[in-house]
Amino acid sequence: MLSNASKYAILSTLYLAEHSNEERKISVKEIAENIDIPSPFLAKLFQQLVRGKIISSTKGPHGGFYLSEKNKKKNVLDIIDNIDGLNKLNGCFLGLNECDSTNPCPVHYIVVPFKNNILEKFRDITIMEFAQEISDKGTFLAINNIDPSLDGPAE
Amino acid sequence: MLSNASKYAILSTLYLAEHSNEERKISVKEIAENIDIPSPFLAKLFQQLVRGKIISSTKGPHGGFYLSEKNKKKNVLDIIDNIDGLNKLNGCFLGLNECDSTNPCPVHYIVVPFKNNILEKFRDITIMEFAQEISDKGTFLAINNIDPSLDGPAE
DNA sequence: TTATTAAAGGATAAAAAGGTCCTTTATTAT
DNA sequence: ATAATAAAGGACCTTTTTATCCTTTAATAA
Repeated sequence: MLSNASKYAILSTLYLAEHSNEERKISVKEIAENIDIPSPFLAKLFQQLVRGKIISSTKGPHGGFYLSEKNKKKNVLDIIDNIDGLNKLNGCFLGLNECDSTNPCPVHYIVVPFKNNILEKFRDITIMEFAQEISDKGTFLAINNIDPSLDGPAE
Repeated sequence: MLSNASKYAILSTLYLAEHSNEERKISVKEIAENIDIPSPFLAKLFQQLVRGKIISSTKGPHGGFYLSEKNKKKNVLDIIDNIDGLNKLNGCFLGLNECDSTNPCPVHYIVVPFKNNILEKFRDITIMEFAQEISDKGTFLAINNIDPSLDGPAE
């Protein structure tokens, strides 16, 4: 549903929202180590997010990435759009060509409300508000790199 | 969330459920044409599903694939498990390492109920019951191969 | 003005997913 | 028996995703 690239981009941008500002810029290296993702890959993603005006950067000593006030008002869907495009999130869960309320796939009425919920969340809440939620809850933003065969079921 | 492989496998197995039985076996070619997926790829998937005892096959003239009575009692989750493994369906939507009710990601409480719903549906309904639903509704089982950039939003 | 720092950019590589082709094996009808 | 049919199996190819490396550019501080 989301590519690794998008997930990395979302988590890293949320990290920026929590830890950076115009005065305190953060290097790719610091973020990559904290989120536990490959830093050259993140560098590429950040290049793209800068071009897309989702995040900001400056070069040189004390340079790095940060969110401008404008950036902070972007939302998570902007990140997904910038990295994956929005179409990965749309489309029938079972891949059906014609799947709508007229010709619904067997999971249509389970999937559509979920999609609407998550799209609403990603579209209506700014990155800064998202980050605020995370910091309120003390959520630990580290990616899951361990062997997926060890995962337990969702609770 | 589901690979193309899994989607192909699900739709093709549902096609079998609807159109085959021990007397009337169906070739890869017929199914691939009807669902509109690449037939050599489907042949591989079906090989694997046969090995996994999800579907049945016989070689030679009037041979092909079909569902035995035992096969018909399998459920969709068996197909997904056989092709993708179950872990693609589990795991945090944002890729977080520790994401549970103690340390929920920002979309945890949107994603978990959805996952439970869809897992329940995939686990508790047999392939035959699934197929019955489809045939009752007259759902058209054809894959979406058109350019996804042309897709409209989910309704 | 030079050394240092950190992102930008381009080229490339590795891995996974998706897809194809060809030969072998089993079945069945003639 | 033999020819025809259709799956099984193995090898291979292509595209996409993920990831790395190296050089260049911009900013800053000494």
